[in-house]
Amino acid sequence: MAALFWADQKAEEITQRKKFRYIDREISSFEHFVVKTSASISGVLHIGRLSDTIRGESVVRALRDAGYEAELIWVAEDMDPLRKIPEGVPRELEEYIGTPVSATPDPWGCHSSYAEHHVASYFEVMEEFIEVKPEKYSMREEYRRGSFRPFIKKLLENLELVIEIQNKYRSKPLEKGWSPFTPVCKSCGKIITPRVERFEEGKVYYRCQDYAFEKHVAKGCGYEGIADPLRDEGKLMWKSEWAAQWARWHVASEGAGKEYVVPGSAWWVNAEICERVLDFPMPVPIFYEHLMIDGQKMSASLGNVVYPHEWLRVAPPQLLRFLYNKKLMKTRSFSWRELPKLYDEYDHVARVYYGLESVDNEKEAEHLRRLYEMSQIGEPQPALPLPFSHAAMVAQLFASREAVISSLKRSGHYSPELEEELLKRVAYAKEWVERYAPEMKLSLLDKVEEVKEKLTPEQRQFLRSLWEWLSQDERSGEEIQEKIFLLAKEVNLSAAKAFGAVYLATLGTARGPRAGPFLASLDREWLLARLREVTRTS
RNA sequence: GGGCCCGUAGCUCAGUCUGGUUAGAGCAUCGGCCUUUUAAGCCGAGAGUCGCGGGUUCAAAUCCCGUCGGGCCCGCCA
Repeated sequence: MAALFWADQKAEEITQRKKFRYIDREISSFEHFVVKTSASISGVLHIGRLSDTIRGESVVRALRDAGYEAELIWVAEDMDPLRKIPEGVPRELEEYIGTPVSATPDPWGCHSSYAEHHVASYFEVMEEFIEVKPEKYSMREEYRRGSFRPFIKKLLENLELVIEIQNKYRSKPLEKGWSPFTPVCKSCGKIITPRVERFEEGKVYYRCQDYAFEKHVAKGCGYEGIADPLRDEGKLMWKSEWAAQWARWHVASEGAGKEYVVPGSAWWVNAEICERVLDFPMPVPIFYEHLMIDGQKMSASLGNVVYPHEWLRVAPPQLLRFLYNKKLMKTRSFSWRELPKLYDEYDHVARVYYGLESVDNEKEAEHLRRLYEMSQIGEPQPALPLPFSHAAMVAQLFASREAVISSLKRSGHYSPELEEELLKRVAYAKEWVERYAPEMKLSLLDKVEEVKEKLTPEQRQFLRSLWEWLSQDERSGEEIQEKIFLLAKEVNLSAAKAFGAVYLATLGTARGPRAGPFLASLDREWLLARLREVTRTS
């Protein structure tokens, strides 16, 4: 049967394809498959950036599960220039705009460069979300070691073809003297400012000039120089470098945002260069949709950026994998408010995985089981019999570990072998309510008018008796709990209606936490006043 | 100009690639049960022109063509 899960389908495509796309040639068989994921090091890692890595890693796992040798590689694009000063980064760095991030100093002083600083924390976080650990590379190191030299040589030897391919996708042809190699200024060290004036006899002649980014201007120093592309004096341009990376690492597949699907995008220009100039078949693209936050793009200016450490405060990494692995080409919108829904869905899929719940459509069930498997890191997580929303309530009512456990036992959400997992979920839920769901906080109702009308005469009578009994003496939670049943019986009210009256009068809701302990935890004066007020007949 | 995704119950979606029993789930709603697990659990109900129009087929949410609506992206920076 053909694969149902997207990553398995990709694996099939990767291993079964036969021909190059742009030239009429057979693809010689790969002995092992490399999936690449990379990141520019301009700023801090947010969960959107994990998408590429998680999805690439899923494909590696799918390839391995299909019996092939596969590995994940992660490349730091640390030869790229610093383009802007991200939030939280000292402004003094502004003078380094246009300098490769690997040559920009670490403003915090703890690493050898700005790039090193971010790469270090990047790994730490990234590896919490993946099972297959990637081999790591740095473009700075690659150029230094000369790994790209053969490819640069080939590109320059076939310069006319490279230009022809690029021009196919341009309305304005490249200027004469253009080169796919862009030098680092020998004088000031910037990479964005050297403007190539001509490419002659294998050398790039440049002059260092101002370069305007969207918001910043990288100051050029005016230096005029000559760079040798075959020495470590610069880097390839984006359209050529990507192709060279594919050929250098024998990349069989790589993730890319859906903006690259568009014909003529950098992906396809590189793909054609890769095949026609570098004789290497273009990788199978893993185009994916981007994650949206509350239906909007994640961006610093909107202030909705979600960082991994924030995610990990309220949910395990498996849940983010789950979100990303559900579907490849469908926009996923995440919202803190709807986190419980994501948990519910995850729990449902877990139950299907463990055979605790069935799904009519067997194809769908199989898909869900695979999805669950792919969302895991190491040992699959057990299916937890505790809905997140319930965990959120328990988390607010009970502070101590023992109190939480005994509440879970009472409500039937407990299982001794899952104790640690359950407590972890309660802890996640507590953080979630605190930070993202203030409306979920148990809050007492201020105004009683509309609530009074909803109460039946029997319910009022019941509340009156409860008030009388409570006002006689201090009562414990369990005493109250028992008394409610007795009083309800006296006025011939069902237990459900009696409890309903209690919640309506205090919270304004139809339901609430276990009534006895809840009422006992309230301010006694407030409670007595409230009960008297709602039962007053006037 | 071009490309991608989505449109299925009040809401969020699954099912579409690989066509096949009366189209599913969760949540929400409504009803019932519970004298001690009352934001829980159990039982049940209502609720859908599968965006619209054509075509292919014994059979279409599913394939093909067209069309409308919503979202996102590319136009030569990386």
